[in-house]
Amino acid sequence: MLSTITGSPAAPSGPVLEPRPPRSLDDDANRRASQRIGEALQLLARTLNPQRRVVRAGDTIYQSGEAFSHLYVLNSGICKLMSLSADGREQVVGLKFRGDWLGFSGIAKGRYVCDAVVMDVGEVWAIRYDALLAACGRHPELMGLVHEAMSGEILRDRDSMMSVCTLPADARVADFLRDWANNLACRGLRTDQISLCMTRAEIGNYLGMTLETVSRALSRLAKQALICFPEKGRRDIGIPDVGRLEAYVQRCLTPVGHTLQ
Amino acid sequence: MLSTITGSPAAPSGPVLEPRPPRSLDDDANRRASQRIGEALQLLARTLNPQRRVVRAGDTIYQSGEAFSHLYVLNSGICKLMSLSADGREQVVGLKFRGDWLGFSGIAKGRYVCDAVVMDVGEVWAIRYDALLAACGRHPELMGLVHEAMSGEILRDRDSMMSVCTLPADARVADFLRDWANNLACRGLRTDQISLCMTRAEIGNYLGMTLETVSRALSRLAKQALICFPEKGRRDIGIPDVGRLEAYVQRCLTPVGHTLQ
DNA sequence: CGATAGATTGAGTAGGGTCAAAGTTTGTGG
DNA sequence: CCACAAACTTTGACCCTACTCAATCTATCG
Repeated sequence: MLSTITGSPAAPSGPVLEPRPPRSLDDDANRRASQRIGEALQLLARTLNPQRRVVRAGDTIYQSGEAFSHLYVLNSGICKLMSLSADGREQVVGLKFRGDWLGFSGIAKGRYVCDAVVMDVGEVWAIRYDALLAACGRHPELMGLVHEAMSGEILRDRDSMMSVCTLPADARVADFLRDWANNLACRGLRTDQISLCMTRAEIGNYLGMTLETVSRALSRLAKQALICFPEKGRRDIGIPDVGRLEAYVQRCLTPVGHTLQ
Repeated sequence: MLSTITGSPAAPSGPVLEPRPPRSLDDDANRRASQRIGEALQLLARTLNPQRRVVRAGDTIYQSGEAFSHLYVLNSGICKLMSLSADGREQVVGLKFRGDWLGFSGIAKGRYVCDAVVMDVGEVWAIRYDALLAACGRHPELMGLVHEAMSGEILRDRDSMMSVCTLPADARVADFLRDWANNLACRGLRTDQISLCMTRAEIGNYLGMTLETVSRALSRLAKQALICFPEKGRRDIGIPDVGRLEAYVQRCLTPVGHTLQ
């Protein structure tokens, strides 16, 4: 029973056998996305026999400056990419989830140019880059996968850029939460209660604002009931309705009409 | 006479035959970079026989939403990437110069996700993506080239992100000019006088600030003699010393100590 | 030589940064 | 298991940077 039933007028009055909450198109898309990620991981496992390693919060997968040799794929867990420029600036420039690749930015320079730091326990697969190149020659679908992953990373970076450049602080935080929830949803995980495993300082650094502003933004979003905090602790965040968060972000744009010229 | 002469103490007193201004390590690096770009283009021309097209300011190379089929490489000219989100926000998300690839972000989605608009006359090479994949199988060095280009794009996007997130407006504009000059230098072009071929509005949009702020920042930089305007018109910008611009950007960081925590 | 797109500059304002003081968690060692 | 310390979070007050609105000036192109 996958197709949506377009409201038969004479619905049964008792809520007991109420059909499950509308399985939306999004749910379908998410399920497909999740499946694709699983298949991609299987393809990697099959063709490359990657070296698996269990990692826990705080572990470093690679560090800026090290000679580039491997790409990594997250089989599970969450990871942040920290870029530190020559002059000492430090910034979280990316967040990675199951199925995401790590280390692409090292290819061009022959060295890793950021630190990949684990934020939540998981398993990471190491893939020798030279072996990958060789395998790509034999398996065109593998090359497609790699290109798609790199292309996707470029896409996501641009979305971040857009968010940072065009959204006010509150909306940026809302968009961040929406994006995180979205990432979970695409991997078949529930999104009504997410645990960020990042400090306010890290979030702020990622979004280009101070930790105080993040804290205030979260408080304001909570006041509007767009998010809510569980009784104990404020690290976990409840998102009653991702759609409303999305709508909020939209609303922040309409007044300003942020087109060029 | 390419190697640098390490100051013989008894230098001739007359300035007439003064050895040319010190050819720095940077110059060397730039020459190598320029050569690499040339060689990459030759490799492409040799292995892929790309379709060449002369383009002029305002031309569109591809548009958001079109089915993805080709990648493009700029043989000359300058090009901007305009991303427009579903909700109508529009942003310049990238600038491309000779040797740069266009269209990577379309691979993941099967459609182009931004507009590529020419800003300065040049020649663009169109490369069918399927032909490229096939050729990559036959020519490993070609695959290396493509990966390097994608990796480089990821790198540059992150640098932009960093600049937007950690620099105040004036420094961001300075950094933008530095980057532009650097792009020219890497291609063997002179950098003391650059012509931006972008309006203040476009620059501001790219840097995440208003056109007024760009204008004011340029005026302030000019007041400090970090840049200068030629007598007629303010579209061209003179950069007497890129190093001083770079130093200025640095100075903006020291007071704040922008590390995490 | 007007018309129009673009650039500059000023005045006023507000969003977000800085600094500071509590309040909460979390973790560690007795 | 409790107590204390360290790390993290929240909230307030103040201020500054960059945005908005507006007027003026400059280039460019019919």
